[in-house]
Amino acid sequence: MSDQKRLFLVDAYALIFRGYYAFIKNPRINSKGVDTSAIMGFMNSLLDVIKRERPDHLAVCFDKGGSADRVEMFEAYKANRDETPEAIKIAVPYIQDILKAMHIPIMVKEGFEADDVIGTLSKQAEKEGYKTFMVTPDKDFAQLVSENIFMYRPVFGGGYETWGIPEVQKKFEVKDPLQVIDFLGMMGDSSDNIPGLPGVGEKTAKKLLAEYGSMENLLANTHELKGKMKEKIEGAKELGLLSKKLATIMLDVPVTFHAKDFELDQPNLPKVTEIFQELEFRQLLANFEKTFATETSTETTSTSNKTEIQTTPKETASAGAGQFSLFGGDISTSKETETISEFTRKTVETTSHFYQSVSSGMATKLFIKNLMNQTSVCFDTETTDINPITAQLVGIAFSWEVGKGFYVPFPEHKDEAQALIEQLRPFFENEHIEKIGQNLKYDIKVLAKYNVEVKGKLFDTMLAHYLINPDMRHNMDVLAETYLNYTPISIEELIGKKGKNQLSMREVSLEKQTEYAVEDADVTLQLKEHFEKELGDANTKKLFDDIEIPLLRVLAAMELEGINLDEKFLNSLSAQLENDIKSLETKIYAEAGEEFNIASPKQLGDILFDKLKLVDKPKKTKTGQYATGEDILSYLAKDHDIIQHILDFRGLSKLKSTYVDALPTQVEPSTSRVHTDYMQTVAATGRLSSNNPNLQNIPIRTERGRQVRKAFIPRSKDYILLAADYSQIELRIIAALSKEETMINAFKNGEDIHASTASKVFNVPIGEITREQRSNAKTVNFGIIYGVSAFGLSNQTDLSRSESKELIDTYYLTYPKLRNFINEQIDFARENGYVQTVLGRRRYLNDINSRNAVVRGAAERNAVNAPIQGSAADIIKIAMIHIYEKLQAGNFKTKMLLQVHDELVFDVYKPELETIKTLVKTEMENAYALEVPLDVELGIGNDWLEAH
DNA sequence: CTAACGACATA
DNA sequence: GTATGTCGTTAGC
Repeated sequence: MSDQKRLFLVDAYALIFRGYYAFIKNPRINSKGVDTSAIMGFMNSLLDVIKRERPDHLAVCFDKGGSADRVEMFEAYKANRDETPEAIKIAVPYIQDILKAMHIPIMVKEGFEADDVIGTLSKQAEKEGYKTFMVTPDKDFAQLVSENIFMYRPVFGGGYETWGIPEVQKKFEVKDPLQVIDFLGMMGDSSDNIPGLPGVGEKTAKKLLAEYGSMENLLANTHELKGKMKEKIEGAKELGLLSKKLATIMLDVPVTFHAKDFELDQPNLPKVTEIFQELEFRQLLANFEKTFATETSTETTSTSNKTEIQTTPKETASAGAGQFSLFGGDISTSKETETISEFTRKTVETTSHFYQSVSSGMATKLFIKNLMNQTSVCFDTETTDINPITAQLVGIAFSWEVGKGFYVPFPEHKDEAQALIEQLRPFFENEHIEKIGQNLKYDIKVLAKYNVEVKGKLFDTMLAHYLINPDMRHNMDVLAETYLNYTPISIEELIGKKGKNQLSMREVSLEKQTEYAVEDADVTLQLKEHFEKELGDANTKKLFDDIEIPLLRVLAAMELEGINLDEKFLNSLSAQLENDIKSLETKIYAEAGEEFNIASPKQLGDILFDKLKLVDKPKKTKTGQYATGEDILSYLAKDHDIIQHILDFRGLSKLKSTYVDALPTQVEPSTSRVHTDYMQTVAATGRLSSNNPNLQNIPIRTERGRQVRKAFIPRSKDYILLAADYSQIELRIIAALSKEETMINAFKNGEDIHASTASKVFNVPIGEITREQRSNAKTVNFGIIYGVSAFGLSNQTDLSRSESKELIDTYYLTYPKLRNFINEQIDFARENGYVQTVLGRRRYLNDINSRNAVVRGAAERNAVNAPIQGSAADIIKIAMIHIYEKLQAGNFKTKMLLQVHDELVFDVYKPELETIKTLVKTEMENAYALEVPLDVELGIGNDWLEAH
């Protein structure tokens, strides 16, 4: 490596955005509800760079006020960028504070972009003999690369690549990095809204550049081009020059490179610590300390330094005969043994614990005796499989005191395992011992397969956290890290990455099983203590005890029950679909004049819009492809036969692959039924979700799709399916919550609500409403639930924007209290930071006070929708619990099988039919008393379609 | 092999 | 305009 001094210039926004989107699927929300994804992402990158490269000099560059010059040149410049997400806006001041505390210079110049600042500084530094590395993923910077200026690009999945002259030459197929400007000018850049030359994409730009060398030369020689391209480019010479200017990074920003100021210094650690603690960046802080400690100090305790840490007695032991006293007596565990920095996350290695396996017959007896004396115990099953129906028990861990626990391994032999579980049965079936667990539904299902029922009070930490913070994830590792500052042993550490060589839990040594399993039980127990209090603070203890916990057993039962599927019928349906798809395929190929993959939106877009040119100015997706969504294509359907064929093709393919062909593969061989998995903790509004397979989105709208429902059948000839639907439950809820008498009365009188709305809004007698009027009224009614806008409404109907606005205005005149209700919800959210359902289920809305109108608007729609959707979810959950209890108490053969948000499906034993119909209707309609009656429609049939 | 994306199924 | 889950294709590891 050269001894030349090295300067790193960081493109702040590029890394902030990148960090933000890296967490987009799973945003980092801290306990105060702040989305810290962007800050976290940026700091990770920055530390990473420092750790890897140990720069001598470093600065971070920000944009300020956008580029005045570029906007002057081209008013659309960067105009159609999406609004900056709230998490990024709040990130910037935090990041700047951290940088200040780290003594890292922040470079900003009003009216200039970071690109320009970085460009100017790198050129200055180059003159002073520095090697400069521009830390950014943005390709535009390639134009600045020289012998002493490099791009330092984060690459996906970790790591960095350095682009010098050779890399740029290869990537862009240019001789000189400066030609990157011409390249970008020609092909344009949709994210920066650089228009580029029409009809020129990446491929053509490279070709033209190879031939002409520059934009100017190309434009001077357009006579050599031919065909359409010639016309297009000749007509866009000015646009070409403008595009090149827009793509050029400025090198004359009034900033100066002072080497001394840019030297990388030791940070102000207390200050950084303070900010990180506020943000709850525990791991990052540890990482930070390590990054800056290793070069100056050897005193810092490192987690890898095990000899130092293991001053703690490690007491994973095995209980043979002679150690019985351990079970009853007190084990003194020293609390003062944590030698590590308070900011490093604790692990099983660094925390005093007493985890013991219980194998011998005598030990087991004594252990159980002690177990039965407890009033509250956390347990966790370890199995061979994530599918509880096929899973075999490998062991069960128990813990009732923090830091302590026992592990009972299970023999592989079926009868022996059953014999062991029989010994434990009195514990599980004891009504007076509280059972604590993380995702108890799983454990309950596993134990049910051994014929063991889990009775008594339950506390599920996953459910608890779902109520405390529904927008976060709820897996145990995350919870332990967030609330206990503790990193549990990862399952991957134990059994390896999934795929090829993954072990089964049974292949893991008993010591490791014990450590892992008991740790889980121990951690879960500690989480419970944490969450119990928080449930009280959020006023959701009742929701937890009366709804979610009882529902857990109901769902477990429904999932274990499964539903019968007519596979033969689906197979014949599949053959028919295959036929129809084939013939559509033939037609489409003929109409397109070539064969291509119709299922590829990319290829399809090229055929439709490049080859057939069905539209003058096709819409593009955010990734630059032609948009070929249903909404776009259906506009074109009446003009071109191929479009309808494509839509039909797509519809049938989806049907076949997702339902007709997939469902039979999901039939569980041991039961010959399909068992969906209801997720109780994913939907932020309180709804359930269903997967493997998803039985909540079985088609119903189209004739063809509806056929799939014929495949869901009763368990036998003695049974019949009953479908019970809440009619218009969400509208009834909004009517009741808003106390809008006009709407309440319409429901009380049993009117068709959409017709009734149409009659009032359009001022026509109810008998004279046109189909269209009713349909528009229906759209507005639904729109209200989602938080209407005139824009959205006109997209959904044939109405123009102004007609839509008028309709919405009249609607609010008809139902004035609805508007009040909406405003009240938004006001409540602004004041309290959350909205809630009839049962007090909360949804936190961090963006409700955002200065950004788009972001705030989204939060406002959530503020309206969440209480409605969530209250409906609350109500059907109550009904499910009541119905389940009655079915149990009455010893009915009838089983509840499915829940589809406002519908319940039952497998009814025919002799019980009349009783069940009354029971179900009564329980559903009276689950929760509103000022509006709830109405349930019943349908019966020999398949799910017929039952509707 | 995995992840992102576009498309599309439901309430 | 709300809330989800799954499929095939494609790009990148």
